[in-house]
Amino acid sequence: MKLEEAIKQKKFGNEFEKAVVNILYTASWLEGINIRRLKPHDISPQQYNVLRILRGAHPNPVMLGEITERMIDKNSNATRLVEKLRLKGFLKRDICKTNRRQVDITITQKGLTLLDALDIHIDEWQNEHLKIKKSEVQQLNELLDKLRG
Amino acid sequence: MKLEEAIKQKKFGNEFEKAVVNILYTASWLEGINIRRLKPHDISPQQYNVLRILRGAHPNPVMLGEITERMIDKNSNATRLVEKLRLKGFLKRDICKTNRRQVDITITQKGLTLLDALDIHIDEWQNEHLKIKKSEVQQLNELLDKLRG
DNA sequence: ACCGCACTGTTGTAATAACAACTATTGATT
DNA sequence: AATCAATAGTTGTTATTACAACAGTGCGGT
Repeated sequence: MKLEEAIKQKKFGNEFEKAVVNILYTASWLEGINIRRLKPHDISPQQYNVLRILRGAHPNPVMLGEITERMIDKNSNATRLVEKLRLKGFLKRDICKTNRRQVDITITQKGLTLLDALDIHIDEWQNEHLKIKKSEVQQLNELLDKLRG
Repeated sequence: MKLEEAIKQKKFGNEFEKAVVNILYTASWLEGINIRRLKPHDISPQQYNVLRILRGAHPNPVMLGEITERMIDKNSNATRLVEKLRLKGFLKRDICKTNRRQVDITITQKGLTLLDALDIHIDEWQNEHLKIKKSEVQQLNELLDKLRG
């Protein structure tokens, strides 16, 4: 759907302004879809993000600060996200033995199982919601990378 | 900057998955820039969004429900955003005479002045942050519109 | 060893988002 | 005119964000 219809705005100052709104609107739209997908599993998109970072490093741990750096939304408070995931048993927390400032986080089997369950439906999820061809999505990625400079 | 560097992730399941992350990451990045731009004027991006909707309709009022429909982030609570902006004098609120359920919102001169002040720097703001050519940004808008179906 | 400074996380807080329940008004139906 | 459903907005609650202040640890220089 054209952005103009989605937010009922007839015109924009210029294409750059429209792009800013378009990215923010599309992100909000994706976020909504994502929340509904994750809600049955009782985790938020940010918690999901943390778990995926941990899976990427598994079986090695990831220190807290690195989680923050790798997160999509850098403003999230990793300490609190990790604590919530720990209470649910999806990860474990260990003080690093060689540097006691550092906290090493490792995903548990339960966390891996959750991610696997979510992965199963990812293809159909993409097909259902992302109405775009593979060649186009590649181009989209290039343009977004470029836009950020 | 390539997304892979930005979030230190080597590879993605496929280009669609990368696009989702790319859009969310770029939006979060833009949101951060926007917050810093608006902070000196003591308004949030959502409040800014409301004011721009009102300016688009000016001198006509916009009813509260229509503000919600037109907002980039539909989850924002228009009642509370409007109340905050009203306290700062950027808009006025009137109960509609012909339908007393309805609340008509109109931007004030003070609100218009604020938006004008923000508009002055918009071109240099775009040039500083959006590292992309006009033809490319047009393409980006088309791809985003298409992606949402 | 001691000092200062950078590093790594934690905690406090005010504002905001997410979601649902609620009130008030209107219009339609009988 | 009484009732019921639909509309328009408000309010309550819990969780999360945004931001800053804080505390503990390690490291380099003296």
